[in-house]
Amino acid sequence: MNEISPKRGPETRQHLLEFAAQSVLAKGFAATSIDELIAAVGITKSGFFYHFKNKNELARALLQRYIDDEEALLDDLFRRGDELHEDPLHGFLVGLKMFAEMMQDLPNGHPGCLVASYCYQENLFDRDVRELNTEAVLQWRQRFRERFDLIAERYPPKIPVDFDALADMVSVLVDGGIIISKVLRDKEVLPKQIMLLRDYVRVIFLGT
Amino acid sequence: MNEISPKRGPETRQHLLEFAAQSVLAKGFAATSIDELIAAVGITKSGFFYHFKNKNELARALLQRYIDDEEALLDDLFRRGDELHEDPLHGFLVGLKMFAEMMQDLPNGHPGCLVASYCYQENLFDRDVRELNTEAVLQWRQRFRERFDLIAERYPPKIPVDFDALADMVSVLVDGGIIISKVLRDKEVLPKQIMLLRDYVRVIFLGT
DNA sequence: GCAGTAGTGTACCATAGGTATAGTTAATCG
DNA sequence: CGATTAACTATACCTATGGTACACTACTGC
Repeated sequence: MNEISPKRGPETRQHLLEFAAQSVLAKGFAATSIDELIAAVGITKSGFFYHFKNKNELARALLQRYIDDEEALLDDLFRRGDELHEDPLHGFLVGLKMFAEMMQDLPNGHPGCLVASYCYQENLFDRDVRELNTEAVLQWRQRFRERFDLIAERYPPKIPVDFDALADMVSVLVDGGIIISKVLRDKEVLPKQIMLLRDYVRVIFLGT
Repeated sequence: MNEISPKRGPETRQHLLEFAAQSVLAKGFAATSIDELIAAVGITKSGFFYHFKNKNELARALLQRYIDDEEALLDDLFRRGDELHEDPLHGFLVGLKMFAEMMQDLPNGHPGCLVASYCYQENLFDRDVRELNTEAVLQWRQRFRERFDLIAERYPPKIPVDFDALADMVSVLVDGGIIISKVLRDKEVLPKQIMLLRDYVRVIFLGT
């Protein structure tokens, strides 16, 4: 009657993380109970504490997984954009378009951003989790900042722009777009915002 | 030893709401305990349930208060902008600038948006609270949509733009900007995003 | 002196997070 | 083959918290 096997460890952990992520995005971290997680995955409370020494460790693992996934996604996206264009501007514009299409093709819209979720519950977490969150946003800033610097070498901006602010605008539009999409239950909002950003970037570097 | 007086009712309620808003924005609604609220305000649990028949009623009152405050703020802001300019475009640009300045002058940055907070904990709330949230966002859309229609009568856009999406962009940038500001603990992010939006609006209707 | 407002006091219950400890099963490695 | 390790189960227990219910009270204005 017991189906455990040493091989299934990482698999169980993954299930826990998946289910926890869903629950956290739906009702927040505090309201996500260990009991419901273990019920969903089919293990006992002891099993849970075998995988995570406490709830904060779960929070940490959740966030780390989310950040890694998003980073891989963006890497892939803009690498593919650049493969289609020598030019850093047009490669970026293609990447943004693919990003918008990807967001549009999500069947139920974007499930939510853990960084944003944690941000509105920051007092629940240890310092290290909060710092992880901060670093994630700074990485996005750096990624896009570098891209805009590269673009500006070839295309001097037609409008004076603070590139750090413009780089942050990507994170801002994604996080804000997810929220407005969710609240309106309209999955088109997020991709439309990304396309607006794309138009803005184009007009900054190419003019009207 | 008892200092209660019938006059202090609304005052106590306001204190509860204020403290609850702070706490909800810091750790989420579920983790905001009634016990801490009554401890902060100095009443008993029964006293709390005299003011709010349950926790969901508190959520509702909090959100309603937040929405009303924000609406009044925007009304005032753009009315003042329009007083300085006959022109709907330049009045709006002035309003946006004042908005950015106002956000910059907040000593500790924006405390957070309840709509966004609730959005990431929606399963905790009744249908009516969620609908209140949706309506709030739709009101912002309508407000700015109307403004852009008005502007477009005099200034045909130099770039093709979906005005509903552009109207949503205000909410998106504010909510996203608050999040990135909070996560980076940099209160400049939000005002800078508003100024970026301002530049965008200008370039759309006036060109580079 | 009575109604209404703004509470207090007490009792109660289910659930949650967390700790501790001992035992079990199945694969793996030497 | 035997020992070790990974991945759990079982049981028990503790404290805090959210939330509900209901009876009672003190002050205030009319």
